[in-house]
Amino acid sequence: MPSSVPNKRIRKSPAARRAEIVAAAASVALTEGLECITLRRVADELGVRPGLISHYFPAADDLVAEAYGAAVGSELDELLPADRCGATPTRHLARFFARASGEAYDDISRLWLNARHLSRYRPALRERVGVQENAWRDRLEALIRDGVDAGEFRTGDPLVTAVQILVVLDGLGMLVNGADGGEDLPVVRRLPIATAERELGLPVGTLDAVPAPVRADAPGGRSPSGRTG
Amino acid sequence: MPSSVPNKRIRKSPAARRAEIVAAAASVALTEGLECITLRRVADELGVRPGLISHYFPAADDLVAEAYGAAVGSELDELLPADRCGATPTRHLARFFARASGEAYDDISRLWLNARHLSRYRPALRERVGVQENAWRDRLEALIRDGVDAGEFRTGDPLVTAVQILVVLDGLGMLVNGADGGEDLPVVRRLPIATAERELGLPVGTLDAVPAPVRADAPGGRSPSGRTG
DNA sequence: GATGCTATTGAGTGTGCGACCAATAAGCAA
DNA sequence: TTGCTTATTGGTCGCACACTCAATAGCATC
Repeated sequence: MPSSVPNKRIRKSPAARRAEIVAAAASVALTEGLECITLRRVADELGVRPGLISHYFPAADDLVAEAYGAAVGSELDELLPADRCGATPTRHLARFFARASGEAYDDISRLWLNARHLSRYRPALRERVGVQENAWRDRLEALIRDGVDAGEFRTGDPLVTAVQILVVLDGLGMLVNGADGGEDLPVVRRLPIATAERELGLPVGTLDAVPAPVRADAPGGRSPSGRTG
Repeated sequence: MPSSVPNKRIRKSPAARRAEIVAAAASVALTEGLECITLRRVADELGVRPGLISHYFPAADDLVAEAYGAAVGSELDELLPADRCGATPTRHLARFFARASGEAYDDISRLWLNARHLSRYRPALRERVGVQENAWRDRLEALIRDGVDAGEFRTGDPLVTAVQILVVLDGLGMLVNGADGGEDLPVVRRLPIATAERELGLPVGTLDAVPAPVRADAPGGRSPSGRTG
C-alpha cells in the first residue's frame, strides 16, 4: 500500500511550491508556535523531504519570518479590511472588537506574543514584526480617522488613540497562555472596548457585539443603529 | 597556570549550591533569556560540570521556573516593597512608575514577555507565572487600597484598577524587543501613568517622577506634598 | 590521622536541529 | 520520442541539548 509512503515525486512550479511551504509553515505557527517551524516539521506537513524546504529557504529564519507575516497579514485583512464597502466606522470597529475579543482570536494573540519574544533572537523576524505593527496601527488609525471625519468619533489624535487601543489589546494578549486561560472578570475582558469608547467619545455599549448580526454580508444597506454625534 | 582550568573541586552545602545555581540561572534569564538557561550555560557560569546542575534540578524545566521566580520576585520586592515605611501611597506609586518606565526596567519587561510565551510549552513555568501575576496584582492592589483609605486615591474597585494598570504596562512591555527599541512618542510612554492618574482621580502630573528625590531613605518623615482629598 | 558520607565529576547515550551536496527523475520543449 | 533543465531526493555532517550513572574526592566527624 504505497499510499502511506508515496515515493512518487510531484514536481511543482517554484512559485506554487514556495506558497505551499509558506502556508504550511503559517499553519504550524498558528497552531504550535513559531519555534515549531523546522525543516523537518514543514516537510512532513507537505509530504516532501526536508532538503526541499532548505532549497526554497536557505536560511530557516527567513521561513519563520515569512510564515509569521503571512499568518498575521491575512488576519489583519479579515479584521480590518482595507476597503470598507459602505459600512460605518462604528460598525466596523464593533466587528473588530467582536472578533478580537473572542476565543478564536487566541491563536493570533499567541502568535503575536510568540513573535514579539522570538524577534529578540531573530533579526529577520524582528523586522517583519515591525512591518506588521505599522500595518495594524495604520489600518486602525485610518478607521478612526474616517470615523472622526464622519462625525461618529471624537478624538484629538487618531494615531495615539489607535496605539492606545492596540496597547490594551496586547496587554490582554499577554495572558493568553495563563493557567486559567485568561481573565475571568468580564470588566477586564471588556477593557479594550471600554478604552475605545472612552477615547472616541462613544456611549458605553456602542462597540459591544450586536446580538443579531444583520443578514450576513448584506453589501449596501446602511446600518439602522448607526448613531452620529 | 591552573587558574584558567581549576580542576580543584569545591564542595558546598546543598542549600548554598542550590541558591548559587538559581542565582546564576536568574542572571542568565535576565540578560539572555529563559531559553538560554541550559545545563551547560549555568554550569559554565559557576565553573562546575553540567552534571552537577542536573543533580540539583533533575528536570531542567524546574530550574527555569525557579530562575524566573527568583528574578521577578526580587524585582517585585524592590518595585513594590511589602512594608511601605511611612511614605505615602502616592509617592510609592510615583516611584513604581519611575522605575517601571525607565530603561533599566527593559530586562524585566523582556523577562515577562519571555516567560509568558515560554509558559505555553512548560507547565512548571506556567504555574510560576500565575503565582507571580497574582503577587504583583495583589501588591499593587494593596497599595491602591491604602491610597483609597488614606483619601489620596478615588476608585470604585482597587483590584480592577490594579489589573488595568498592569495590562497597560504589559502592553507597552510587548514592544521592548521592537526595532526602534520601543515607542518614540512620549504620550505613549506616559500611558501607564496617565491610566493610573485617570483611574485614581489624580491630577495630571501627580505620578510623574519627582525631579529632586527627598533625602534618600529618610525613614519617618511624612511627605510634605501629601494631598488628602 | 583515619573513616564515611555525599557533593561532584567524567564519560556516554539518544534526540533533534540546520545546513550541505551529489544523485535522481519529473515534466517541458524540440 | 528524445533530450535537457532543474525540482526533488537521500544521505551525511557537526552541533547543542537533557539526561544517566559509576567513579572520584572534599570535608566533617571521630
